[in-house]
Amino acid sequence: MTIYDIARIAGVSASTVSRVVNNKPGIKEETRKQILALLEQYDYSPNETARGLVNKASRMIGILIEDIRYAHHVDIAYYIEEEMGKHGYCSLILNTGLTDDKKVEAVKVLAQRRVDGVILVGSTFETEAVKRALDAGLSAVPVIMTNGYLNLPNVKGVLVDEREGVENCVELMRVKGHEKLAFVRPSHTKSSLSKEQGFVQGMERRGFKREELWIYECPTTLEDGYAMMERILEDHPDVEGVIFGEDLSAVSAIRALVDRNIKVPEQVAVIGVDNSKYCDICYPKLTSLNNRMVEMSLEAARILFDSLEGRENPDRIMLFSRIVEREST
Amino acid sequence: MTIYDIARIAGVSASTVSRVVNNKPGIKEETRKQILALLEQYDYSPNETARGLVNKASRMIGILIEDIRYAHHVDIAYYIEEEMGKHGYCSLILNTGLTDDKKVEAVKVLAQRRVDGVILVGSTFETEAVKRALDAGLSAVPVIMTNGYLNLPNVKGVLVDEREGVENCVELMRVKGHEKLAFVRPSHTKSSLSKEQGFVQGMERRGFKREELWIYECPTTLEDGYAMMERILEDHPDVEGVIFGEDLSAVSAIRALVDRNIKVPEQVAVIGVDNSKYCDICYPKLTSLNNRMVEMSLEAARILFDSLEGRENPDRIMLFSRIVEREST
DNA sequence: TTGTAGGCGTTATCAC
DNA sequence: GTGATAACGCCTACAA
Repeated sequence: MTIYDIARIAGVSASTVSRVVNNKPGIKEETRKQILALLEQYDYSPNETARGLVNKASRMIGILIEDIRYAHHVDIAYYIEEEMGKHGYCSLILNTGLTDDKKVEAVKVLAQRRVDGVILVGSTFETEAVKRALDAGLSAVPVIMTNGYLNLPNVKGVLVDEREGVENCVELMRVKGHEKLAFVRPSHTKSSLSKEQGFVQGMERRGFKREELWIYECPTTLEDGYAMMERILEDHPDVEGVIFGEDLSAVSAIRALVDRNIKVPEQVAVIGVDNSKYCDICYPKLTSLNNRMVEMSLEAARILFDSLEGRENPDRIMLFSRIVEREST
Repeated sequence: MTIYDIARIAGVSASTVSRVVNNKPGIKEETRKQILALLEQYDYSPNETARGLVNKASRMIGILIEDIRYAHHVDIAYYIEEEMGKHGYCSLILNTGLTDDKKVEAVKVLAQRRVDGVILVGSTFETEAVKRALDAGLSAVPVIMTNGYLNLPNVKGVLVDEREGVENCVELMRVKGHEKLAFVRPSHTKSSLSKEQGFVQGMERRGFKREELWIYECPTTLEDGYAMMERILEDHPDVEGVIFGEDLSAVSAIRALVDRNIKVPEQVAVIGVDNSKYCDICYPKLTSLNNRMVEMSLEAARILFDSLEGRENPDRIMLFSRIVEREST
């Protein structure tokens, strides 16, 4: 059922039908009524593909995510999808995995689909390869990155000061009487490095030397988190607190401690980052740095929509993290 | 950059360029080389929108989900997106919420976007309103429903025998020495009712009368799960086991028990359904009915792709659930 | 107030 | 091997 079909049935031209469909003025009320009725009767549904072609706008945005199964990622995708949906935009969500190859591939897919805008979730997209791909294929549409930034004219970033946040975690540990701390970095992304920097600066301020800090790296899985905690206990039986760069390995580390009858937080305190749902599920509940994922998503969606509508916004927006204290500190 | 632009530069016609782009035969090797080079040089990216218009295929599928933030839903979306992505399909993921209005609205959006196929995640879409909307707007494309079914010619279902699964949970409780059981239903969906039926039949087989069974209903949140457990303890201080229709409220219920110094599983055993990530995070770890979400997703994607390619498949496929025992039983 | 014609970027069908 | 030409479904000047 196309506007031509409806036009033929109504005995008018296709443009008249088009005008009615799009609520354009300058149509006799009687004609409008009649066509509206036919539209209804035949369940007419405008072909967005055809519209996209002529309007040069797909009314779709692309959301690139490393792996949507991570609790904080899915929240971001959810809020962005919902927010953009309100404005009539559909979201093409692509899981890119962590290699540059697949990220570049995903950018190309979005380019072919002619999305009107893009949101890159997380500083994992802050790489040269992604930058080049964006420059080549998506330089004409607004791109918003959460928790990171790329120096390209059409890219804006919504950032969180995780460095300062982790530094505050170190301070919280001190206040609670935990001196000897370890830090576990989840990966090598920009965000991860900021967190590590926060740890280093916090510890240096407390008189520790950079070289003697206990810093580890551990993939974001329950198994690895558990093993990580075992390893730390082995390396440093006198450890009094551990700060993890994300929640999942942290909750698993708590379990490792509980299994060894080490009291949390009395003997060893634990802090995570992301303030995800996991924090309330583990036992004891995990204190975590709220890096404002929800607000960041909503901001990203807002800025993207602003750009789509031609409104201006600063290149970077900074949000500030806050510690949510629970039972593990 | 369109094929016309490339054609002009190369001094050939647009059809020749089109043939090269689509790897069609019957092009002189030399011409092909030359055009390939230009395509590369100018970063040509075919406009999928235009292709969709002429091919009458968007190469997009729609995934309808009540709320992707639920751990088991996001897994499903992830696997379907990945699987269909391998075949060149993009996924339009829409969160519909639980009202019929918004579900119907989402179906219309997918219809307008002319998706080539649809996956409905969960029996929450097994309603008359959704059925009518599909019939009106998406009767020409394959629709696969996970964990449910709609009697429409273009709809296929991938189902899990949750009724039997929950009945087995009752049996497991018996084996472990837990007699007095309560059941908590998460909602009024078809799936929920099947689970309840499993509970009822399992208990009847053990000699309990239907009227005296302890059956409750509770929304899927941590807060409600905690309160639910408190309520059950109040109503039935002698309860020995609780089966929850999903994991999230179950893990929270475990915490309620731990907080009251009630030993899990010795005094009260707990079983959930979904076998989600939460099971391994709470303490003690939650025994849960694996309702095969991952396999179901992959099956759904496979069947959808088969339909898209014109291959036949049975209207319904049944998978069988299995209990994954952890520490709460 | 309505209709005609052209074009959006592709692909497919003929012809040459 | 290659090139016109006509769709695909819609929108929008411009004309009437």
